Amino acid sequence: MKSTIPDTGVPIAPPAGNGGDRQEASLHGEILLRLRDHVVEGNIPDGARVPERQLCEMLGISRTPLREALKVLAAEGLIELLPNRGARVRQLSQRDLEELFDVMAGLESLAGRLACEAITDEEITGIEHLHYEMYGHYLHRDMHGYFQTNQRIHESIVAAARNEALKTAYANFAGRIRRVRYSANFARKRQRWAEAMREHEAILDALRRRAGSELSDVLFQHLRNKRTAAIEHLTEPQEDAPASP
Amino acid sequence: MKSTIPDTGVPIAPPAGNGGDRQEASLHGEILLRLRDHVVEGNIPDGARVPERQLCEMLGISRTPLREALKVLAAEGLIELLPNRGARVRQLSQRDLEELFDVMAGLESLAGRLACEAITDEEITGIEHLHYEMYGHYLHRDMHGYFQTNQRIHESIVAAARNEALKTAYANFAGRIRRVRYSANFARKRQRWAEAMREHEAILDALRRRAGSELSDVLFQHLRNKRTAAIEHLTEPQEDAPASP
DNA sequence: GGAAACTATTTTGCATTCATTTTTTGTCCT
DNA sequence: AGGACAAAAAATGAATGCAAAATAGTTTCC
Repeated sequence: MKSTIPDTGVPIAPPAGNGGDRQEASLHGEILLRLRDHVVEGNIPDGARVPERQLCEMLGISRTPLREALKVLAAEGLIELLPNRGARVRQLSQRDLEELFDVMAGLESLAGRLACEAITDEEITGIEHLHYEMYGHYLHRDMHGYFQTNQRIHESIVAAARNEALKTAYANFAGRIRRVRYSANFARKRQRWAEAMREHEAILDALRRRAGSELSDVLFQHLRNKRTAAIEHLTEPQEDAPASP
Repeated sequence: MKSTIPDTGVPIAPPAGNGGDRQEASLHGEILLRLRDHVVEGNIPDGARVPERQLCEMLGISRTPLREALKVLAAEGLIELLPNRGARVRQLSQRDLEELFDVMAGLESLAGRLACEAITDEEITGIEHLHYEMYGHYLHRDMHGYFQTNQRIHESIVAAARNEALKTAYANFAGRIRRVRYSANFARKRQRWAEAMREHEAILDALRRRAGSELSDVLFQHLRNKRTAAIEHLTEPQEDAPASP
């Protein structure tokens, strides 16, 4: 084969008519956002080589702004840049994933601790509502809804921490393990689900009491358990995964 | 004034004969390391504009690799890139500092928790030795030695966490507040010193018992107190600062 | 027939060049 | 003299060009 990217036909986030709320004046910024999404959403196979020329054609730009974006993505850990050998989508080993999950756990743990210092009753009520919504998804076995609401809960906690630097770092790490996180939740182990729901109850409880240190512990454990589930799911994905085409 | 960088004569980290153990094949990588150090070490005034041309001359390269490095530094939060207006050293507001200190606190807190899972007796002994060394500096009022040993202790804890992703993130945030951290320690409030020493004793104690959750709390509080001291020092730096030349 | 070696093509890294935008300088008018 | 407008100078953003390295392809030799 000559090209190493199997052309999926995906145009790398079409101009989008600026449907999203984001706007970027400079070209390299625009490219950065598009490429990041493209990588995070898994449109490029793991470890696949990505010739600059091809990306340039796909994006309709020259190599200069593209290369700048690639450098940034490499710094973010999404891709890796081998000297004189181009960019590859970063392949995450099991160890890498464990580490990243742990850092996420630490960040959320921190978020919880900080949130307890500043969160309003209204915000807690909002999270409670999300919790009940998620419980509904749980009862209906709605994986997708459950996953999304779960994300929103965790994001709400991070938002309540009132710390932009934390939010940015959190978003960064979340992006790096996004694919795995999602697929991990598909491990429809009934037991883990029930466990996760109980943990979420404990999270809410600690949050209501503004028990920062305790919430920190509970959140860390929750994420640790999620990590274990995710890793298990990855090492033996065949047991209940749909037959791969 | 025509040039916005007051020429300090600092050649932006001379080739160094590769004195350090690091080596970077590519030019942009080399530039990135040099520029990062140059910024982190405070050789460029806060908020000063940094004309690309001037940096190119200083570094003896063309603009292309320089701009790539600048993009990465901007992503790291060390500088900010204003569209069509060049790069500026990122000015940190008090709020920014508070946030960054809190994230550092969270990361170290996480490091402590993880360290308890994997640290060896030998590593603990090593940290104990550093602790005694630091105590010596404390008794001799040796600020510089105290600061350095203190850094090494915290770095040892992070290293004991056995998590490269955490280590990288920690280094990143540490770089962003390096200047302030250092100057903050110069707040030679005798009382805070004594307090910090006591906190370090508690850290060691929890570490010896591998009490992860407890160590997490103690470390967070320790860093929180350091944050308070640093912010105080910045808002009223005149009280015991040496007369500025 | 297979492996090593040599050549050709592609790809990366960096410098240079071109087009805009911004900033500065100079001049004119009130 | 001071401010406003205009032109010049400089700086940024992106494209192109060129040398070096890597990959692919072909040939040669055992």
